[in-house]
Amino acid sequence: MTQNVYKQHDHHSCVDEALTRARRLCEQNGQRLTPVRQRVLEMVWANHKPVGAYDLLPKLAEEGFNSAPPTVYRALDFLLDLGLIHRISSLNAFIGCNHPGEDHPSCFFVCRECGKAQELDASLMRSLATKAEQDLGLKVEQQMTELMGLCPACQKEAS
Amino acid sequence: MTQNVYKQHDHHSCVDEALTRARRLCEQNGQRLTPVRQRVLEMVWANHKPVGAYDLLPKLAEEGFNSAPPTVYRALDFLLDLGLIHRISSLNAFIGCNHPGEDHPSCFFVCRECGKAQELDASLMRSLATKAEQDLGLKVEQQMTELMGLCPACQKEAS
DNA sequence: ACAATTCTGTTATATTATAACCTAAACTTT
DNA sequence: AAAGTTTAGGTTATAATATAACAGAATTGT
Repeated sequence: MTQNVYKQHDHHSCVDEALTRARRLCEQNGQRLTPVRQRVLEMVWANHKPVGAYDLLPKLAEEGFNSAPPTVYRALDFLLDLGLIHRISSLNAFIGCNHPGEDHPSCFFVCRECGKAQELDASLMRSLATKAEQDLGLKVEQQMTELMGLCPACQKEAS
Repeated sequence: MTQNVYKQHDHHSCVDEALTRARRLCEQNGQRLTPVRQRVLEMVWANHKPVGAYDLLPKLAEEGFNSAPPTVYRALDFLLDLGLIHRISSLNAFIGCNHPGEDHPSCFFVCRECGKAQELDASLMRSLATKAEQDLGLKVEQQMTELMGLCPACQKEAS
């Protein structure tokens, strides 16, 4: 079951599991999880907030990695291709995927206060795609949904 | 009823209606549909393809308008605020809205071949938001969905 | 007519992303 | 292990998208 990022959880194991999944997925696909790629993935998973490409550059630099834009974009593109991360278009930012490997629509809620993003169940998205295909004869290949608003904690603070 | 942009239609009346709705909406809200704003809206409606801000600049220049980025972004922001256009985040582009005034999620299909975008019925989006609010206690304030794929005509050409 | 507000002009710059070309590392075949 | 092939990374430059900040003009309200 997809966890709730707005509740307390063992975040260390969160990241661990993401890395384990990543390693397995790379192996299955004959891809290499190189040091830059792995560190970028870990950084994306640092908290549950979508992270911008240019936020990663200085962090990579600190660790002695090369830090020009192409480095980070290549790593991000690699992770996107494998489905290990999603891109949040409305924020120009990237977030870890909870169930890579399974082909699925990108569907997130982002809290406008704390910035944390929760991946949502995408079954309604699939229905939407099916409906569009049936009603209008479209062929849907990709889809993304982004919701914005307040998470439970930030609603309380606002009141 | 929302029309189907992938079928032949009287596009002139398409634009006309959009302008009429815009004028009415501005009046209702005490806003001014100035020349730049109106031309930008017309240009966004020129065809059913999402248009980038920087595509508009030279067109405005041709017509003697000032053409620096802030000019077009201001007009676009104005139109967005009134709900007369939507932003397609995954394309950094803008498209006319079929039913401005009614507050509704942005929900589009974009054909990757011909580039035309069709606004879709957003009721399933609303269900998704409601579900997220009920299940996770979120407060959804905005939402957008973008589907990509092939429209009926472009599917035929591909075969 | 005056003040207040809204809109536009202008310059500069921030932010996000990619092109192009070259070097290095890793796999592959013998 | 050597040679060839593929894949990944380094580097420089630049493209594409978006906003800040401030001044001046037009419009609105009184």
